[in-house]
Amino acid sequence: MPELPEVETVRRGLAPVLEGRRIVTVKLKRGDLRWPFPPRFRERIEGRCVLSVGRRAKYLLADLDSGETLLMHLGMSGRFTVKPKRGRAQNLGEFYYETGSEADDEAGVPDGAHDHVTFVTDEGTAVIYTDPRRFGAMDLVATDAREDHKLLRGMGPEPLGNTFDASHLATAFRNKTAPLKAALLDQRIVAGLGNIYVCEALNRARLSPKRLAGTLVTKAGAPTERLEVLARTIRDVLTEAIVVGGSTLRDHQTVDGAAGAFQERFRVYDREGEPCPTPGCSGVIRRIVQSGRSTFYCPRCQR
DNA sequence: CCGCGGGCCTGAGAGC
DNA sequence: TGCTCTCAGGCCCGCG
Repeated sequence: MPELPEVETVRRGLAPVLEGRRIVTVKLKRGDLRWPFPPRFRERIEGRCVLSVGRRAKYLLADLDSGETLLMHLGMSGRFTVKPKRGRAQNLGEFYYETGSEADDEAGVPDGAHDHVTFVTDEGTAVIYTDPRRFGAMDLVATDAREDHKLLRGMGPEPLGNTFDASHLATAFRNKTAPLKAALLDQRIVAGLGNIYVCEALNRARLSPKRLAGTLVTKAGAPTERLEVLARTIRDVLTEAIVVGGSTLRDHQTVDGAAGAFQERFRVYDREGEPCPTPGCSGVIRRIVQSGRSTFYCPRCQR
């Protein structure tokens, strides 16, 4: 699920229920996700107000009035569910809504096997973090030093921010021998892209995932025309995905109209064997493996 | 410094 | 139906 557009969708769902609210209770069902929770995790959050819910790349950053920031990462399978004191649950991972059971309402909180963390606000709203694979993470860091956190340090620019453009990519790609697929997945070059959106951006820009990154830079170190197209395409794909609420994959349960819809616009991702959607192209989408991960692309129009 | 592969976990789906 | 095998959106780390 969670690449930049999905995390941004989650952020937009969490902000209205957390910003300005006090977290009165933190419940932990275990001592770790990917890593152990930091010392006194619960005590450092309970009683604090949330000033804002932000995002850096695929990380959610909730600034607290204690001067600390709660950093949260969804890993591969993490999602949040917002459950008002009474009534309906609103899932912010797959972004679907479902009615809570009577028992849930009684307890105030559902009790799924993989519900690892629950935050309860002063309004009685429960914000539940669920993560079967537990590749997600949470940590606390001083707000004024949060950019220096081990997980954020050295990260490249936000692809939708104003420091990301073809010139930035040219600097990062110059003399680089890694294939474009690997270079764009490298969070130090640009932050927030994952397997899906790299595949999609490369198809739209008609660039082969196997092409070496350095070939899009002139000898003088300037971006080529094709690199300009790539930079614009990355922004366009992400923007379009955010507008429709990101992508919902393998959506298991009850989904209604609020589920993310970008997966319907995939041009290549998980479409091996299907015709390439590029106008006038008669190619067929192929799946290859690059550095251990699936890449989907059209060998005919992506060069 | 760079690129690659292993590992962390559980669940879904395919194939037999 | 039920077992086994493969694969999955991320990212850290150690190796060569």
